Amino acid sequence: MLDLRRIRSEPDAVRAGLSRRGADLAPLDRVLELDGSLRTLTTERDDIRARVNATSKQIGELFKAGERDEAEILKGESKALGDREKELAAETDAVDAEIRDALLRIPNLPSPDAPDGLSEDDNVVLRTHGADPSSFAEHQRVPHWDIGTELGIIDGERAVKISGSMFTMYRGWGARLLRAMIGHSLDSSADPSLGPAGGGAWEEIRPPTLVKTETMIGTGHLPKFEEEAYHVAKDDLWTIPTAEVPLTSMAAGEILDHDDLPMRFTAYTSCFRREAGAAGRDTRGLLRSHEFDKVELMGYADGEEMAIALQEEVLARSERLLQELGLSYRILDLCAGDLGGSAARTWDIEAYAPGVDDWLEVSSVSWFADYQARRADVRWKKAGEKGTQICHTVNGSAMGWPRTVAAVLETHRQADGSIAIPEVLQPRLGGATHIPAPE
RNA sequence: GGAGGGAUGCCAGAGCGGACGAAUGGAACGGUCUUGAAAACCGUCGAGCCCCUCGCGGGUUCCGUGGGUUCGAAUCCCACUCCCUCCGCCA
Repeated sequence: MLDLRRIRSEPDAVRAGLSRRGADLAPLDRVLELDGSLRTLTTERDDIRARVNATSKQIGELFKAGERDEAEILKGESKALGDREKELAAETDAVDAEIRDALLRIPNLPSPDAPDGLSEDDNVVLRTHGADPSSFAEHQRVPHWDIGTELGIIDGERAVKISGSMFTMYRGWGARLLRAMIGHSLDSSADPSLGPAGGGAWEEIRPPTLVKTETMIGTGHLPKFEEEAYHVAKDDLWTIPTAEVPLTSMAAGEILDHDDLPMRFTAYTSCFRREAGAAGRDTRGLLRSHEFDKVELMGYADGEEMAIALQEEVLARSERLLQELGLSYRILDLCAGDLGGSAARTWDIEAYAPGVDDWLEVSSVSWFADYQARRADVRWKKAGEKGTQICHTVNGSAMGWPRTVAAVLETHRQADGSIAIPEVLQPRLGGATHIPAPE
């Protein structure tokens, strides 16, 4: 949510920012239109309220002094004022609700640093790392779903039998490989020495995966993406589409101590997506499923400078992971028009998967400025100082794992059909160096 | 699932129709004292919104949430949520 005062004081700048991402400007105009009348109404109501309060106090004193008649007269006056106040309150509440509703539908302002452009074609490749896509050998050009079947480590058919299309099942080495990657990622996040200089340790969290409606609203996943989430009707709970949801809401409604910032959290969870708009797309293999594993990094900061440092820290950690896994990847700077509604700046990481010959989005690292924190009401305060400020939030995947598994299987497939296990994962797999070739 | 009890400021905890934005204690912060520290003492010490003659003003809202009663609600009534205790069930 944008700051109403900013919209009021610099409407043109806000309009220009929203235009950069091609956003609908109608809600903004509506807010500007209603804001003036809201303030008039509020002032008038507060004024009447003040008179009621003063009169009531007087009535109390008169009763004590035994001047009942005087008191009765004032009672009548106060009652009339009270009725007027009720009318004004109803009006004010209605206008206020409408402003809030419009405000929730205005996306975040893109960072001035986000590249211009309105579609994904305008995203900028910041850098590419690792082997060139054209340099992969013939034995690496096998899609991971074929590898998975060949080695018996991915069992799509059984997953479909149990849960339907777009569900995945890992078996044996596949399940162990996945678990090793998750474990490695969580453990390395806890180690400051594995991040960039000036960074810190990320506290591991294991949050609930079912959350309340208001928790989903906090991050901006509701009401806009209602179709994307699974809803448990009986208890009115939602399955989380990403750990960003519970992590960002951890401090909802709280005032954080400035000394504790930045706060860094990491969590591994299942993520659930109905993929309502993508039915029938990427249904093979691991590219898109209703339930998948992801490790997330999420941080709270006191403002832009600290937040961007965190964002860079997340990116650096994600890159390091991909390097350790021996994958080729590239970093995209999303253009203003391709940013998610809550984000001010986003860097996507795409890993190259030679078997499907495509760049797979495995991570998305975003800075939200104070947009989410204002929605979820997360503030900070310096001890001993007056006033509070809205936090900034940052989050990024330290990998969406299914696509990373796909890229690892395809990249590390050997001529004999075995899969070379990246060195960092070997200790977690009993020291094994390969997933054995099919017999 | 059944039966009780509870929700107040950073924390603990009083208040149970008018003088309450809220006693008291602790924490924190500033100061006095001290070579320094502790102790003691003094002071400060929640947040949101609005207004203006922009002053270290004024008004207003907030005592779990939402309604209601009343001239007036932290205090009374209703609903909801959450927490605790006991019983039941249970990985």
